[in-house]
Amino acid sequence: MISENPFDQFRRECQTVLSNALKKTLPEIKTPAITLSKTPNIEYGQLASSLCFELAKKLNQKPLSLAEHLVGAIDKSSFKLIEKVSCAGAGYINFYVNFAKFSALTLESVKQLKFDYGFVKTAKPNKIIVEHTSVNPLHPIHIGQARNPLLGDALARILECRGYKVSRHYYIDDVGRQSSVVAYGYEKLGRPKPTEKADHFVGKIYTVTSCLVEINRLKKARDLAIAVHSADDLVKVNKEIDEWMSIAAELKEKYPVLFESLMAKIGEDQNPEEEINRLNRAYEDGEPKAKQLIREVSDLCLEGFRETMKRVEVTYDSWDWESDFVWSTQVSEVLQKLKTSPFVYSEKGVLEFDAEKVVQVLNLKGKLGLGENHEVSPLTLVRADGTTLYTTRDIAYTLWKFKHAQKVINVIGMEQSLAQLQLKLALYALGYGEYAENFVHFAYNLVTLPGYKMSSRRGHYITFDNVLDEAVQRAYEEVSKRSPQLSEKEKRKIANFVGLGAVRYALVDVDSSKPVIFTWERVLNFETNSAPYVQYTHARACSILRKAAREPEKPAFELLSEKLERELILNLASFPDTFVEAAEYLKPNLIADYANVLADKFNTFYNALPVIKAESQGLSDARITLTQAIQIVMHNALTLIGVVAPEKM
RNA sequence: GGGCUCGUCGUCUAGUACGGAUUAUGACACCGGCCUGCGGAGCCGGAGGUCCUGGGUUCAAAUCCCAGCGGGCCCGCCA
Repeated sequence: MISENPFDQFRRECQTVLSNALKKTLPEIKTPAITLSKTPNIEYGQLASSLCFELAKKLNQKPLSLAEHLVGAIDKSSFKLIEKVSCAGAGYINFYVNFAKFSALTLESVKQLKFDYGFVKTAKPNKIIVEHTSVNPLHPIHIGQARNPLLGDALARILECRGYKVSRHYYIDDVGRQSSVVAYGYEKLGRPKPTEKADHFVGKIYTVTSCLVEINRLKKARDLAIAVHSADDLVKVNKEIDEWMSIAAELKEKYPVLFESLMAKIGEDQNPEEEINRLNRAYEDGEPKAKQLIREVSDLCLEGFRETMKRVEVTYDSWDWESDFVWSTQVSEVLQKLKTSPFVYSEKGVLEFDAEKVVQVLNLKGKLGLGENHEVSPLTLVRADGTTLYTTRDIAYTLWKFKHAQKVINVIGMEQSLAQLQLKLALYALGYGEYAENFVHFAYNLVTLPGYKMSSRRGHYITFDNVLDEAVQRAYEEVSKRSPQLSEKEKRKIANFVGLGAVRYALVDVDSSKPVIFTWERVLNFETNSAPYVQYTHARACSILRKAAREPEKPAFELLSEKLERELILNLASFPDTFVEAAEYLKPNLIADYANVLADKFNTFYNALPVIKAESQGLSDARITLTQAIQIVMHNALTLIGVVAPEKM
């Protein structure tokens, strides 16, 4: 007898029993939906109902006497998992599980389902596209952006285990001015071969080029301000020039050769700004030379990204080029269709989308959860020169995604909430209400450095690669200190999964709606960080099982009567609940927390109670089975967030 | 100016969707203990709190509502 969700089985029994008692004692009352909550303490049983507090008022009775009545009417004879039901406090009804049976059910279920345990399948195994990472191919991925792939990958793993057909997409944003800036610099340098990791190489070219072009532009603006005698503008421009000059000085010091040669080459052009705009235009128009150039530099950068992502075991099923949607008819088709809707108007030669009107006309305020005073700003769809904007192209991309999936989840920072809302409203405007309802913006909060925001344009960032290197290096020092007897190869291997695990954990374990301030301490302190702790605990469980060196023959589950053991059983039995919640509410941090709690409990158990040398063979067998189950569940939880569960470390 | 979002011991953090129990979760740092026991990257104990503030709803509020305060973000012919 096994169950894919033991705790839920117990809960259902309790619900049925209570609902029956209710019908019997109070037939005149319409039976409410019975929700049971976990008790604050194992002394109060495992599940509790506060139903009597609600009923008391309606019936004008005391909650406690109602509870007594109901408890008296409960017939649990045909249910196997309920040990007893009692009333407590001012009117709670507490349900106690029969641990002998429940332990057997739980442990046998884990053992049989093994690496599938906990992964309760959805009733609707739809296809879901998860778009994540999508860092512009201009510079290396920095630590602020790294929260995205780690959250996205954890979500994808969780949804996949939930039974959805998940496809992971990377949207390559190669259209737009910034791509032309880097391509312009790259071309000026004579399309050099990378002398280091490709994305880092491209990133330097981008930052220096962007800085030089910006200064050039600002100087022209200054001349203009002088010419028209605008003192205000002059002050403003001068301030900006000062800022960029200091950035230039920094860059010149960091990359003297690159800086000098780009400065000389860019200096040859009368108007670099115009060259870049021309390139941008040519790329959107699909001119072969522009295509060749921008794709080449973008590909270089992506090559670096692939390397980084391979290292942390984040994978993608599809790399989608934004430019492909521009070159095909898809973007213009969307525009044509939008133009015929009543939500688009033309102003000073640009095409505007009236998002607020969509909300009004289709009465979406409540459905979208918008506040009373929330007015959605309009969105510019097409520039005066006829080129499109980012969100416009994203509409076409989104429609394409819905040709391949029933649900679309975009892992995108919360700073893009407005654009994502406008995009959703555009789907409504186009008549794709169903798409709009299955379009999810998974918004996460920013990662910042203490004191300032990371800026790729200014070259102020800590790269993800750098963080990974540091983490692995630091882990190596720890391993060498703690396990000097290991071979060099083993040390390296352990340092790798500990370091990478710590980084993944650090960026997934905080609620994604909360901001994270990046400190090295947060990632590298292996005392604070739970990933190495959980990994260590997993290895410890494996070690016991190795030492035991036997399969439990006759586990006496009824002997697992210590409070610690019971808490562990309850934790194991509740893993499916936690998993389902994490999947349905898109909360990967729940999994990280769960793993940590389980590890904590196991360590306490480990210190307090002997497993192999337990008083009797039956108890020892039961504790070995418990340890096996803990090891399996810890492994399953870690896998969901992409952290290695090691047998040794 | 408007909108969105976050605010919980010194620091970091769980709980907030779906209000419940005397005692608000855990970690770091701090104080004091535990290695001749299955892995000490561990365990046990102690101290530390206006759950941002003020109202309201309720038998019951960290959780819901209203009004504020503080930080971050957005309101571009950028992405």
